[in-house]
Amino acid sequence: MPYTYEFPRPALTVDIVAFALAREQIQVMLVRHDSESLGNPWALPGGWVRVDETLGEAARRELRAGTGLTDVFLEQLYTFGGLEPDGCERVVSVAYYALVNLAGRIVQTRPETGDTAWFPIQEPPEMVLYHDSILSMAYERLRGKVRYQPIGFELLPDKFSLRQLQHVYEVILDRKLDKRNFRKKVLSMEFVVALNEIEKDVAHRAAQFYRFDRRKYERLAKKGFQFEI
Amino acid sequence: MPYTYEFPRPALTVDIVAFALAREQIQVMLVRHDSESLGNPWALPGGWVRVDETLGEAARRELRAGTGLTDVFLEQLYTFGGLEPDGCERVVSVAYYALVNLAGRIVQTRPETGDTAWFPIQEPPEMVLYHDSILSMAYERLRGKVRYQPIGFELLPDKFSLRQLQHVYEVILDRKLDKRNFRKKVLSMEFVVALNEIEKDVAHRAAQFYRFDRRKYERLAKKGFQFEI
DNA sequence: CCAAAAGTGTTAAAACTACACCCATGA
DNA sequence: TCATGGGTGTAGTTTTAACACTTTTGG
Repeated sequence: MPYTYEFPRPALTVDIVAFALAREQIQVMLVRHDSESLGNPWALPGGWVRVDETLGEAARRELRAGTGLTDVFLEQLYTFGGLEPDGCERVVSVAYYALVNLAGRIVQTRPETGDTAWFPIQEPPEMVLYHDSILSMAYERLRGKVRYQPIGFELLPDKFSLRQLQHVYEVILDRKLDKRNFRKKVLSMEFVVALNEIEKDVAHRAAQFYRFDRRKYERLAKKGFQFEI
Repeated sequence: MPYTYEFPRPALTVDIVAFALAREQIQVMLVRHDSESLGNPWALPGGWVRVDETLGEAARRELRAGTGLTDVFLEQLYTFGGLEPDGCERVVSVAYYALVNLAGRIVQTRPETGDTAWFPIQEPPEMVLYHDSILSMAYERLRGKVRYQPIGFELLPDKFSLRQLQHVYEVILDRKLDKRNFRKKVLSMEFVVALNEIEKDVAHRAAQFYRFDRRKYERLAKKGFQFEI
């Protein structure tokens, strides 16, 4: 027991809410909690913060352990420092949320914990204490932020059709949008650029592909442009 | 040295960015940093999180120690967990920002630290490491949030005139607003209710006082109403 | 030739912006 | 009576919302 301090210190963890789009719904990644506690419920992926890594690094490390994914959108959500019930050790958890583009990628399970799975956000399984409220807050943040920050793109592949993009918004905001008005708005944003490429092997007219040009977006944002859907 | 752990743990602190409105500007509260380090610069009020209090409780305690104020708007801002330069102990800081209504209240200095003062946000003094970036982030959050959440009221007394409210927005957003359009918008919000009371002892026509009815606001918000200035 | 999604404009309603004068009060 | 800020309405412009049909492609 080599680490001693003058005052007690809470343990510090990160927890990650990873969102992705699949089967027409927003999905969240959960892992089986391997504690011996009741019923072996599900939990957000997460773990201890090491003393030689930043909080963001810890979150990325845990996310990679859970999904094998790197290079995903990751943003700090909130820090939960509630007191634990008597007898438990105090844990402070810095929660992050991630937006993952699953399209075409295989989701890696993590053997050392047993199990990893994606659940539709509407019907999450029973989760360990507090994790349901972290999940709610993360989803609320996503719903709020998607309207005025260009984060919807993060859930799609680099090349996407306008229909796919509209679908992202319809699923997150939980309402239908008007196709023509949506296209008008998106196409007026010069950082959504058409590629010389169209869909293939579809049983209907092939859609144009677009890509999100972050550079252009940031240049505009700096000039005061305010993204909005 | 009674507290020993298997793995090293960072120290946990809270830092508070307290904003108030005074002398036609947004002010931020700073304390003299009593370390023996260079030049004795200013710092955000803050301190260690005790093991028997939540993060929010710690923030309120530190704020009360600095200003004597209770019952202020307090919201978590961000958790800073960057690595310290070699040789320093790792510190993780959970930052909060507070909106304080100073009107008519005396700001208590805190004797045990020597000095407390309010600085205009435009010209902050030299501050200890990192605190300037916490301050920037807090101000950015305030500027962003004030437009779509009814937090501007927190900087005013319970009774306020529409002119005072407009002034809050003009100062935070740093641009003039049109008086008639502003009134039209605010008066269309039924949670801003006129009181049976007007200004006194002013050398011009006395203004009507209003108050922010949080109950009514929350009822509307639940129904999907979106505040916006 | 059928099913399925792509793509495309117009119009009415609502929201926003700009703008100027008279009123009430205390000094 | 003067200086100061309180309070009020309208018209032009911009933005949003609603809405239906033709085109392309593969099966």
